[in-house]
Amino acid sequence: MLTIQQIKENPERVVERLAIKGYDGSVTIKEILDLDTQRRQAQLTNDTKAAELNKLAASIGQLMKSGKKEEAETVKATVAAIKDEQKAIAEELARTENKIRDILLTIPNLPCDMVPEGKTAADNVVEKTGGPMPDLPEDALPHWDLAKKYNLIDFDLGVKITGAGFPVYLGKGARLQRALIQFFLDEAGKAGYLEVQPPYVVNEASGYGTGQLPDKEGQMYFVNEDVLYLIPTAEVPVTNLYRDVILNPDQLPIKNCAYSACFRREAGSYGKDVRGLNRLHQFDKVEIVRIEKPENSYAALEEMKDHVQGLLDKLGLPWHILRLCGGDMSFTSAITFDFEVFSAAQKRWLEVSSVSNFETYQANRLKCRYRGEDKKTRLCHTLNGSALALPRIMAALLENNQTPAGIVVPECLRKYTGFDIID
RNA sequence: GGAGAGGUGGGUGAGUGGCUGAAACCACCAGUUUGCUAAACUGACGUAGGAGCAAUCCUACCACGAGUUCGAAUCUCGUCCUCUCCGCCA
Repeated sequence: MLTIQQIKENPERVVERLAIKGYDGSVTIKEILDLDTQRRQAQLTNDTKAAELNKLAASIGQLMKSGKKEEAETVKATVAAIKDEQKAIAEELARTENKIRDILLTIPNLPCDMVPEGKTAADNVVEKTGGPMPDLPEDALPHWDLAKKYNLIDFDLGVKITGAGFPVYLGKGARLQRALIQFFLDEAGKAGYLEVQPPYVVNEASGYGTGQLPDKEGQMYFVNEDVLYLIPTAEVPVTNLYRDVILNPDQLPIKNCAYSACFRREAGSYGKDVRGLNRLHQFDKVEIVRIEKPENSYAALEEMKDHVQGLLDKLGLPWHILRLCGGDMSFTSAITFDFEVFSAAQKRWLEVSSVSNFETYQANRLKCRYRGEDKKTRLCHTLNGSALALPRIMAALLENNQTPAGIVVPECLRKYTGFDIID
């Protein structure tokens, strides 16, 4: 969430930036500022009363000790009156604080200056394109047919044991999955990311920390008995590693990568978007997460983009990078770049990675801070990106690499798969 | 799952109603001394909010929440968590 300081510093700019995300903050921001004035006033009154009470209580102690019992009783009587007043003010203070927090939780992050205006995905800007576009024959098969033909994935079995969106990978299909995970982790390791194996379920505090709760509650699977959530991405456990932490400057930057299965309920999805591997309830992903000093976070973002682009180039897939417009960005992001690959038989671009800088928005909720050179604590910037999500990579690989002889495995994966072709 | 013990500052750990925002030790930081390092000595050393130009002062926080009391780290209740033993088990 935004900090009060951010808003106080330049309220006009905040309103202006929020408009890029399609959020009208003109009333809300003013309300926050008014509430903050009220809050400080209440705080001052409350503290003054509390100080008074503390002094009186101490004096009662003294009187009792020196045997002046009656005097002590008189003071007690005055205390009772002040206490009632103080209690009322303290309650008002708490109310105001809660109100401010509740409103802040509804305000999205400010898009940074590089974010283009726009309302929907159609307004996203294609920033860069690369990779070889395959030239497939007219009768090229979509990946769900290829998966069946070569017995790589059994969607029906998944339906039987769990439900739609939970495929079962078999044989070379399973092997290819594992190869991709291994490849992505190794590449992240080479790029200096420390590998982390996090839990796949998290508690409520972690859900709030990265912003899945309270608003996206319905998107996570919930373990009722133990009040735990299945992670929708490794971003959640990994970023929460740094919740309530004050880092020394020499610990930064923090670069972590993690493989995890990801679980998403995807309530409201439908139609051809969910065919085959296009949208699943459980999928695998390698995530990269960085905690940075504010002055370095945009350089870090570029590095992350280069890393993801490098992966796609090594896999030989046709890709492009989208700079998301304000209206299409997530609630918590300051800027997001989506990577899509072209799945040539479906003739569709599929999102395989999303790389974002959250600036201080997540860090403020997480209370992830670092100690500056002046010994003061400051909020870190957090960033994360997929590097990469497997299913759609798998879909594009199967479709784009199909030949009459079989599906050709990209060079970079062969040492992990142990085979060159799926036939 | 059963029984017991316990949660205090970066760490160890003292603290059973007022003199405790918290002893002591360790670590960290600054300085003195010293070929370097080390040792020794000196000092500083939690977080957050508020008032003030500032020096500084005030408030809150001893797992979390509620309560008793003029006054709570300390007493009461609830919740969460950790550890030990037993049982079960990859």
